[in-house]
Amino acid sequence: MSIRSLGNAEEMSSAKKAPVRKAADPMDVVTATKQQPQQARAQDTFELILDTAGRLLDEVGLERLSTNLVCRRAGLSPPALYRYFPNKYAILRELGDRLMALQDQAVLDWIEEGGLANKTFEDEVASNVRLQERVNDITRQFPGNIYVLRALRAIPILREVRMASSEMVAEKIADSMIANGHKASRERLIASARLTTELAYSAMEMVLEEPSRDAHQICTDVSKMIVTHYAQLKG
Amino acid sequence: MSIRSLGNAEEMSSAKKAPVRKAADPMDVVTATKQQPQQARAQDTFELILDTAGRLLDEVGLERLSTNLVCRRAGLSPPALYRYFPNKYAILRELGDRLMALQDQAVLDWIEEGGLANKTFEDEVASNVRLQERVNDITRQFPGNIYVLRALRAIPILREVRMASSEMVAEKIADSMIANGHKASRERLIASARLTTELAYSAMEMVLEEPSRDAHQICTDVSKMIVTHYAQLKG
DNA sequence: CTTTTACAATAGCTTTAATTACCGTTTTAT
DNA sequence: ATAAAACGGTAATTAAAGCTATTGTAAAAG
Repeated sequence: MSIRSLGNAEEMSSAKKAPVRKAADPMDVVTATKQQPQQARAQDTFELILDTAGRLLDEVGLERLSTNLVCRRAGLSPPALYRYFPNKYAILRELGDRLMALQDQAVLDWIEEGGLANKTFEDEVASNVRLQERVNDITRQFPGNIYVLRALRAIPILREVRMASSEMVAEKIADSMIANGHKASRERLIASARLTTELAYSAMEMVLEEPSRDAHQICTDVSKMIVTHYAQLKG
Repeated sequence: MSIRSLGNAEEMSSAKKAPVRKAADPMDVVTATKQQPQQARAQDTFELILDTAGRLLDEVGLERLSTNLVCRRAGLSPPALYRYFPNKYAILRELGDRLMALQDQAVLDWIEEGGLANKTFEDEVASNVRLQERVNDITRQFPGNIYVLRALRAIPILREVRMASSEMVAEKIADSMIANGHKASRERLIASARLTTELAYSAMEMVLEEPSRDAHQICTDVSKMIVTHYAQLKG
């Protein structure tokens, strides 16, 4: 389906010429959403595919995951999978959406419960640590977590989804801080929220990928840095 | 060459069975270093391959980079490439080694020049910002930078190299801080250095991947957080 | 100057991933 | 109950990636 003109022998001789396709590639065109499952059996198939893919990610990683592999493991035929997912990026996208939804919900709940309405520095740090450890737990339980997170960074379409969700969360955080009396401008607070949440996610990824590290120590250190940052922003 | 028993029809029916190979894969076995170039022409070939791969990374990304593609673009034949690199991960490893060496050198130079010997909070922040922007510049000029950085996270063997280099740098930072009178334990300082440098690298990756962000603002914010962290460690 | 070693191209083979044409079965709607 | 849609399996095709046996040429060593 994809239009490519790569393998031609002409190109072998002349180096550094034509651009090597930039678009029209599955990786960029996950957009094409296929059919949604409508019957119970189909919903099972759909979930089976996602389950299997998640588990396979932990086994073989992102690069070696393929639609064929998922089919084999799930005991499905290729067309059964292709009915719902046009390629492996579509599967990753669904997994990514679900993981992000869980993470975002944890943050929104935390805000809702007054996560940002704390008096002392210590209270704020403790509250932030609680949030981070909650998000860490959610993520740790998600099959294929570190690979899904990598996909969210590495695959353009997933990046966009992630940026949108991250922007949304940052705005909520900024607004909640304003509601709690923070004096910085909304724009500044949003930028800071984007930065600090990304730093927190990076720290989480460190812990996930290197379980030998002291997760609690890292959470605490990062929380302190974040809380200090907002304190400094005040004046 | 790799031993796999995947495509067999037997496995199609029974899902969730045998592990799907865990080792003996090119991705895990970049170790096998091939021949080093010995003649001038060969050195040129070697560099051409790395150049081409770096440039191609920026065009097609990590997943679509292949030995074949590099050959075509470089005007080389597969055996010419295979003489020096057994697979694409070996190329990435060489690129990763070089980028890390540049980054590490910048940090070591900065330490050498007294980057950690500053009196006031503002001095320390300014010094840290200078370092970060220097590393950012070095990285930005490196072809394929963001993909090489991703490879350093995603490919097991490259991870190891990266961790080793990062540990070494963290120790130097910790020792320099001790020499400058920091009172925390060496272990604690090393752990902090690992955390803060990784956070700084994460921030750099954000800026690289999203040029719309205010790089200087982010650098400054992160530097303040880092410097504050070490100040809090003191007492 | 000749022998050995390093180097690189031709050509081709093997594996695997991606994808679809086709057909039978189940479910839903009329 | 029967037509239409949803489902999912068989089997095969296509294209690309990974890799190498063989062979000729340039360079270095003797």
